[in-house]
Amino acid sequence: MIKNLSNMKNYNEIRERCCEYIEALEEERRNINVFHRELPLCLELVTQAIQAYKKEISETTTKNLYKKSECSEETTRECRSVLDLFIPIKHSLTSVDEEDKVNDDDDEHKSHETLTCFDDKNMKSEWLKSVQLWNQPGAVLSNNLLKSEVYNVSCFEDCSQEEIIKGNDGSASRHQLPCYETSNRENDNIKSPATTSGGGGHKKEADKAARGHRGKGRRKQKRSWPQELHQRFVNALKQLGGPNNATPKHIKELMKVDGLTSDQIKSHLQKYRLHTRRSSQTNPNNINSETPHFVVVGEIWAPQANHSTANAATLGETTTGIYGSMASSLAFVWPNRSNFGHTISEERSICSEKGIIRCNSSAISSSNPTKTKYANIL
DNA sequence: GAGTCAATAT
DNA sequence: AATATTGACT
Repeated sequence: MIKNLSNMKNYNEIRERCCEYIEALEEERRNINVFHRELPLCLELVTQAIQAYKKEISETTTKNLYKKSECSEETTRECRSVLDLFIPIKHSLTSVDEEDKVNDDDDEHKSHETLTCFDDKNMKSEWLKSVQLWNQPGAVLSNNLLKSEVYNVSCFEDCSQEEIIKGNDGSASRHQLPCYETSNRENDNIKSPATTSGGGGHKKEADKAARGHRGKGRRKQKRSWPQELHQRFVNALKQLGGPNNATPKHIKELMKVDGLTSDQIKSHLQKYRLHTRRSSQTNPNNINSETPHFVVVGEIWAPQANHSTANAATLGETTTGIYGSMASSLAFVWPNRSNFGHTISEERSICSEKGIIRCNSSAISSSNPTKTKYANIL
């Protein structure tokens, strides 16, 4: 009699707990449902768990009727071994937290550890929340896929796990974007924003293929241009006839710096020119100067008045940033590229107006046909 | 392949 | 905002 009563109490407890679990799981399912495309497997698992609990309740009821408590307890234990994955479920947890739990569980499985430290993992969930969901993994049910689902969602194929964890500080999005941009490696169906812009046709694609993809892999780390390096760059510019005549290739040859690529020089030169123009706009005197006479100093061009102080300018006295150092002094020294577009007579008149003295620099006869033409004209 | 400009990332 | 990288184009 007493035993029966205790069994009855046991059944009720089991039913109550099952009901609680079902309630929590259903709430979880609602949360995951928002990401049903990205997390089909998670959704499936939660659904299965709910069904298992419902089955458990019905079985418990049946067994209660037949007074087979031992079997029921066994079933419950068996059931819980699976459902413990979802329990305890904090009501505050989001579906993303749930992902983390599954993910972490998977990672820790090798060391035979179970899920015990949700609080610690909540930290990680913060950055995952900001992750966009671009991929739609196939809905094939397998443990491996479930594992990959969590990673696919975050689109971190190219990032090591270490980097993902680093994302705790909120820098995850930084890793993510390059990954997205170069995702054509494995996800050709996902176009990067850069490649989709510009309305490229087949020709563009072919050209791109011919040129080869530079964008493969992660974005290069930024190279800094310390004063010394920039000084070399400026010196090379001087020798080559200024920023508008120098070419990245020639600059590279003159700089003789290991590891410095033409692309990097190209970029630096671009910014240098940009600053040159900007400073010349800021100081119209530079460009509209009435008597900007040029002389050949060494094998370079220099303004008659300024050539003696050119070195001082390189030390960085003028505009901000590393580009400012030489820009102001060179802004009007070198024939601007826009001059190249003039007709021959115009160019001649420009030269005469500006008092340009013939330059014998061999550097000015660059491989660029336009510049060669200009040099010939002179 | 090199050079240039613009867009984008850092 | 400044600077570096990459893409698109010539």
